[in-house]
Amino acid sequence: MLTERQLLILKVTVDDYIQSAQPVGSNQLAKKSGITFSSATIRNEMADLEGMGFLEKTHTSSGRVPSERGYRYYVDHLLTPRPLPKEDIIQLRSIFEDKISETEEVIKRSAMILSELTNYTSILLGPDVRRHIVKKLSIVPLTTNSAVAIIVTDSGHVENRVFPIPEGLNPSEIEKMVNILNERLVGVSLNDLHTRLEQETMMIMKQHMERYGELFSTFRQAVILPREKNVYYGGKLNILNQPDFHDLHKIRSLMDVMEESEHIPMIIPVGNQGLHIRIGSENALSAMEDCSVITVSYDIGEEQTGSIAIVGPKRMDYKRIVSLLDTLSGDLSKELTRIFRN
Amino acid sequence: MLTERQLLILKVTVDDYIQSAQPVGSNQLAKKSGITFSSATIRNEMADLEGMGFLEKTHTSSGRVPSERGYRYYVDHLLTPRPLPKEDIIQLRSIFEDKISETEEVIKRSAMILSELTNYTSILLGPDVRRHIVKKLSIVPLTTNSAVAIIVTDSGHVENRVFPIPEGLNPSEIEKMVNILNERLVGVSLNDLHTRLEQETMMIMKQHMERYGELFSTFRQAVILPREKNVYYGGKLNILNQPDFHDLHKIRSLMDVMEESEHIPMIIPVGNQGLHIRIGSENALSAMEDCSVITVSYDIGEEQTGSIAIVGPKRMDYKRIVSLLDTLSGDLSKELTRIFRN
DNA sequence: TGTTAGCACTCTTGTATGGCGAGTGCTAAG
DNA sequence: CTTAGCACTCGCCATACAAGAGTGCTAACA
Repeated sequence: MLTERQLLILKVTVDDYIQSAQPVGSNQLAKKSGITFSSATIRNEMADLEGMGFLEKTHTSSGRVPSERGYRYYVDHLLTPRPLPKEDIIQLRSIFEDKISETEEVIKRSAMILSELTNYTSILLGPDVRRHIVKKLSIVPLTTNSAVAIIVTDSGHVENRVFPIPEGLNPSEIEKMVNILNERLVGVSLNDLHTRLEQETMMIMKQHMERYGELFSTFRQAVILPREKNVYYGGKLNILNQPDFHDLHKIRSLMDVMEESEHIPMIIPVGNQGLHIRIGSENALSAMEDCSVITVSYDIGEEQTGSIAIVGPKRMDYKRIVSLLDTLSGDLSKELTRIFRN
Repeated sequence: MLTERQLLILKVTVDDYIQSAQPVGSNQLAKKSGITFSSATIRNEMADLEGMGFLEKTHTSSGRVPSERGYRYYVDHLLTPRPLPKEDIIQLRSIFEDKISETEEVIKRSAMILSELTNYTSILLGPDVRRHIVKKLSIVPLTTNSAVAIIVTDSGHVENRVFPIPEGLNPSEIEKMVNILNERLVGVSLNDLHTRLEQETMMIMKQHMERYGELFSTFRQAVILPREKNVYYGGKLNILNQPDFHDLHKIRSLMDVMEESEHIPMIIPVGNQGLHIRIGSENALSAMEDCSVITVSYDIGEEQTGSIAIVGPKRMDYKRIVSLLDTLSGDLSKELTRIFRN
């Protein structure tokens, strides 16, 4: 459908625009290496490409800018991922250099390095905490009527929350309760914990141990939801560096959307394996219609997965980001699986 | 030094500018209620006020704008704190309405509500975690060579970190160690924990229990620093709402500075009791030379303190913010002391 | 028939110009 | 001491104009 020459022109146009953020004109393009024909020819071809919807003009006599369709075609057919430059690899590897033994810490660092490397915003999703398995439960009394509930999972994740305890439960009773809790709930996933606690409470109540039932019940209230959302950001402010974003209003709504954890599933569709690129209005959120988002998944062991996302302007350096994410996804999978298995 | 009329004019000028963000002219001012003299008189007085450095002009024939000195005089002498409107009080009280029993949670909420109420950015400092007292230590083994260290403090704060454990320590040995740790370290402040651990390690080593010494030592490594910085933000993006900030560059460096936890002590001088207002270049950080910062301290019990700060433009609604912070500081002190004492 | 040089045309950008309005400072009268 | 009046100063805005970059079209060329 597109001739060789049109492909070349489209590719060079997109590349140039990604690099310069300026509409690219025919004369400018003609000077590029690899172009053996004149600016007039380019003008003709560009007119065709515009007719087909791959390019756009900002006004009648301006240079051309890729349309969303143009970007889409570019990433689908013209993207030739080149190997990462050495510096980038070194930087990426630096994430793992001081053998951190905590999943969360590694992910945090990845978010940071990634945003530094790209100058875009990175969003990383850790593995789904709700699937982690309870390793140990404990209750530490603080005063006569409050205690802190602690849940340690197999991944080393610790959930904790302060909760009120029924009047007059003495320490030895609490200890007994903790033993019962551990006996019955170790091995259960955080996801199932709530319903299992409910069942256990019923059981306890049936055995006429009302005081304990109350403890169970408040304990249950306390552990309903994991507190932290398991989302890590890097370079939240990098949007401000992009010349593409100058409208304070748009910037604000974009930043708003990204911080709001409810929106995260709209930005990073969960369960999406592999690498995905969403350009402009392909994004679910209208606040992101001027952005492109590249996401990739990574694995922890056989079961768990996480996601990495880069949010930048449509005029994003797709080639570079794709290579970076490919590499990081692999490295992260390897490292986190190692930590997970130990 | 200043006549009654000059005081009045200064006050009304600042009030008007705070409200409108527009330079205020003599005619405009003459129309205000409370002004019984003509615009010409106002012009004369304003010229004097400008001469004394309380007002400034943006250009030769513009209205006047308060200078930093003008703001300073305004907050020092002309601020008549009025009682908070009912809606504000209701909103503030909503922070405490569902009896949260965790200090951190209350502070987080305060930061949020405060930023919503003011449309500025709020920064809250929690009590110094390092002064909290160890209530319980535990070590939960995850695999054969890693475990998670957990420290619960008297405030219900939980620190946790995964750390490697020496080869071949079996669970019963670890349990024994945890008992020793608890025997010797409960009651110590987090601040002293590190040095105390060092001493204990020496002790253990002297008794030729090398394997345990190694455990102690890695445990010590793990607990050197409290992980979280105990700083909570509300409305980080509210800066973008202020008409005073339009320069993306300045916005960026301001946001950068606020996020960087090293800079926090420069924004909120620690140990400052009571309410303080820092206007423009009175701030230690040059990135904040266009901002005013109002800080106030609050108490938790007799010993511990925290701080609240509001960062906004110099053209800040000082009257309102001062009242809000006064009230919140009191409420927060009461509530957190209650939680602390239980 | 595909390619290219040439040219008229369009549109943005930057600069100069003038009128309008808001505000000031000064003067002179009350 | 206060104030009305007035000339003056700027910023703001619209208009105008030239320069520059880029396009589309046409006609010539290989």
